[in-house]
Amino acid sequence: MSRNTSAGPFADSADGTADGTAARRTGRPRSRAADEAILAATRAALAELGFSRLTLGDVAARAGVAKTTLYRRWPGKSELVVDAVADLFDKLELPPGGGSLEADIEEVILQFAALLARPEVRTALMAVVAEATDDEALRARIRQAIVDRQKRLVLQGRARAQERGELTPPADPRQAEYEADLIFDTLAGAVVHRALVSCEPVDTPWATALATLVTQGLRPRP
Amino acid sequence: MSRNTSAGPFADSADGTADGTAARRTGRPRSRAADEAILAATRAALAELGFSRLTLGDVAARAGVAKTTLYRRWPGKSELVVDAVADLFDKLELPPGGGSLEADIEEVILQFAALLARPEVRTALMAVVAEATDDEALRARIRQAIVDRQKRLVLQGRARAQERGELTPPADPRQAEYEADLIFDTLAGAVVHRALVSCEPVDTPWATALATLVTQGLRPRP
Amino acid sequence: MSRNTSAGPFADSADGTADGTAARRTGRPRSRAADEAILAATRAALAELGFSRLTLGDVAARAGVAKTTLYRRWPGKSELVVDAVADLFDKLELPPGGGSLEADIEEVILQFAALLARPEVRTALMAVVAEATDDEALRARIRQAIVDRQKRLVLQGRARAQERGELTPPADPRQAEYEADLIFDTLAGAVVHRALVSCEPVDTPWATALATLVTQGLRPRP
Amino acid sequence: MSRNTSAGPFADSADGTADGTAARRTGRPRSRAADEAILAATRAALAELGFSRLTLGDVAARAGVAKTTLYRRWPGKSELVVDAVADLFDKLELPPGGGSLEADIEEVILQFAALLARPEVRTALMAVVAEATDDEALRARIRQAIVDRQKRLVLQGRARAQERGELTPPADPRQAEYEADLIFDTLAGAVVHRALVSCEPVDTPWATALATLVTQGLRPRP
DNA sequence: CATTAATCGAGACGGTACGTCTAGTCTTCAG
DNA sequence: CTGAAGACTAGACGTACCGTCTCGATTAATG
Repeated sequence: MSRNTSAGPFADSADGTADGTAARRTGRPRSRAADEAILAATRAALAELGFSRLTLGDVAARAGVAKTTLYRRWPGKSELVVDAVADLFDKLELPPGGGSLEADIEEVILQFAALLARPEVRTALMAVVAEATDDEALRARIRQAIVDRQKRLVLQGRARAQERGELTPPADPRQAEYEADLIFDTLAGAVVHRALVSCEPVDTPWATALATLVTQGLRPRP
Repeated sequence: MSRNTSAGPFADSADGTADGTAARRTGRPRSRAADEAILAATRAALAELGFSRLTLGDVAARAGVAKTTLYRRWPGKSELVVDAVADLFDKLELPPGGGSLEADIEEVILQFAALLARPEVRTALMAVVAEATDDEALRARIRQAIVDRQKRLVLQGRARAQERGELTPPADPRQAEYEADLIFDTLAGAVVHRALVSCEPVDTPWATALATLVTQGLRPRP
Repeated sequence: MSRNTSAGPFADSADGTADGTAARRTGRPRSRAADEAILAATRAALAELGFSRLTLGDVAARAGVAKTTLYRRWPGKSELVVDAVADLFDKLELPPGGGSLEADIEEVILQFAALLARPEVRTALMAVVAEATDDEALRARIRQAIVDRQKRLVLQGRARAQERGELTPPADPRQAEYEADLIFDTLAGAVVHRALVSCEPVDTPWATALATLVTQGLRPRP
Repeated sequence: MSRNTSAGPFADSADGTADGTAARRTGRPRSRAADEAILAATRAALAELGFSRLTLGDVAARAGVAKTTLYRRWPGKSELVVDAVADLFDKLELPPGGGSLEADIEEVILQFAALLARPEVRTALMAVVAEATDDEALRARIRQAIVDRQKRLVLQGRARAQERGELTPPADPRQAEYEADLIFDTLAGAVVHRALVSCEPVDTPWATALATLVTQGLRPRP
């Protein structure tokens, strides 16, 4: 077992060390085109077959690539799938206008729900989390590729709310992070549970209700 | 494809015992001992190997049972695993004494967290939910064996809180169910997300914070 | 590596222990039909592709059998090929009539040459011998399945010649075996070398010449 | 398929040296040192791993050379191996002194046996012959590099024996060649069969016996 | 001396076969 | 009919080599 344990396909091909001189070693460089073809094929196969019926041989065939090329870049199915859905999470954004905290939360919920409505995300998300329960490396990859990109929104929303004066700045920065984590787990967990466990629609009324619940919970009454 | 699609192992063997009228069919009866041995072996294998490395052949060998016996009772790995962890969810209970709504919620959170700390539950829960994303029969089995047993607590808690006068009875019964679903998805989702995605401890301070958040969110300020 | 190291497919299925009671253990018995289908498919593939282009996957497909069935019976390609060509060597026989030693030898040479003219034997024989150079188990299998069946003819021919008075019985039985080995290596080696290395035809004139050479060499002049 | 089908590594680089007319083309010339390193690495790998476990990648690594360099010079494994063992066959010589025909034959047998005792020759010889069964180009290479160098001794021995008066000059030159072929196939075949199939030692007593057999067979009694 | 063109190392590439593993079914005999 | 045992078909697994290719870097003879 001399598995590839790199952080991802782009970690290698970034080929620029810290100093930016980008001293490529020797040999034929890896094909950038192959990376994109593989990730696209993975998303297509996920949507069509679901995570557990997806095979790396099939992905390779769809991408017009040899299996070895795939294994050279990713250690296994879970890591590949994480990277394949990762960039979809880049598109999550707070609403542009100067709304309220509650409106921001509602918007984020709906955006996340829209993502979970995509079949490739739906089938991939729980599966990779399940695989990660006893695989720290995979857990780190998920955190970096998916979780942190969601969490960013919570932090931005908090900052905006403070600017607007809706929330008071926290006394202790550690307390602030603790609270942000709570909000994040609550919002993300609730949406995922509603969508994938309860299998009920995450629509505007439900999003409003959840946003209200959390917003009111945040502001302790006197 | 002549898969066994029964709801569980006892669905078959229960017939003829409860009311005594149903004449038992001919031939050798199924061994009750085998059922428990298989479920126990499944839990052990889950804890040791994790869901994805668990194989039915291995379970059969651990239980001292032939693979045939296993497939006669369960259609596949996911269904077996659901049944194996199901009865652990029976033990969830509201605290006996006459506490507050907030205390009840906190206690439920901690009980659920204790369950998620068991390795067999940790690895099984997300995995079977993931498998169920495109398998309605499995989803139904999960709901009956796991989800409903958790949800029951939310409904009991709501009833208690009304008795105590902490919450007003809902005007519309549909509204009540809608709210209960929201609370359930929020609590369960937050705990799971905290434990399995964020990988942070679900301890008493965090449980208190979440209970507070939800309790305050429930009681709209004037 | 827990490879099957049995002496052959029939060693198992003979399923009669030394006492002849044939106490078959349990479980589904191996299919006899599969054995024959696999060996026939192997011969066909050998003739068509040659030893080095033959793959076990292809043999399994031709035989209408899963790869595992094949690997359950034979440890590898070489052993399978040995068994596949072995029974062709059973058909070697001395000529029936009461000819001379020289005529017997010539006949044997031509029969062996006819065997070597078959493409499956042609491609298999050298290949398995080559593979056997550092594999004692394979060497033993070849000896039992192929070499001993050829050698038998030499011993029979020697016995006949003594009956006819063409050769004198050897004083020392060890000397007799030594001589038989020499004759065998000489005849078999010469035919193989002519056919596969020199690539010249092993026809009647050549067989006569070799038979004469050996017969004269055997009877030292006074 | 633009395979290199040249007769050998020196066939290319030799051009322009023998007669000096052929102007070497421009560009960097091939490294002579690489040739020898590759052949030596091949012999080492053969002795260590055997023909079938030898890989060109491994040979390249042992020789400190890129795979490309190897494929530029040889079309494949078999051709490389033939060349690697070829020069060992150059060392075969008739004994210097004026012995007898029988003594010459015995000496040749023992020299050939000594060669076959080397593990790299042992594993390579049968393997390349097996590969050559349906590859005319490889067969030609083997004939030129190995077979003809052995056959030369038979022709020299025949000539010597005639000079000594042990054998009469053949009436027909075609008959002479035919007889030489027979002797060659018999001697070479017997030694190879003894060493690689029967796996018995080719020692002086056996060599004497074979030499006697052939010598007596050659001189028909009155 | 600069140009030029084939060489060199390194290593990624598309393929193919490997031998193993698991899924789920089927076939035997024993109770 | 159930049970253990184990052979069966089917197909994915991850690895190993194959022979080719694309790089940047050498290295002579030629211009």
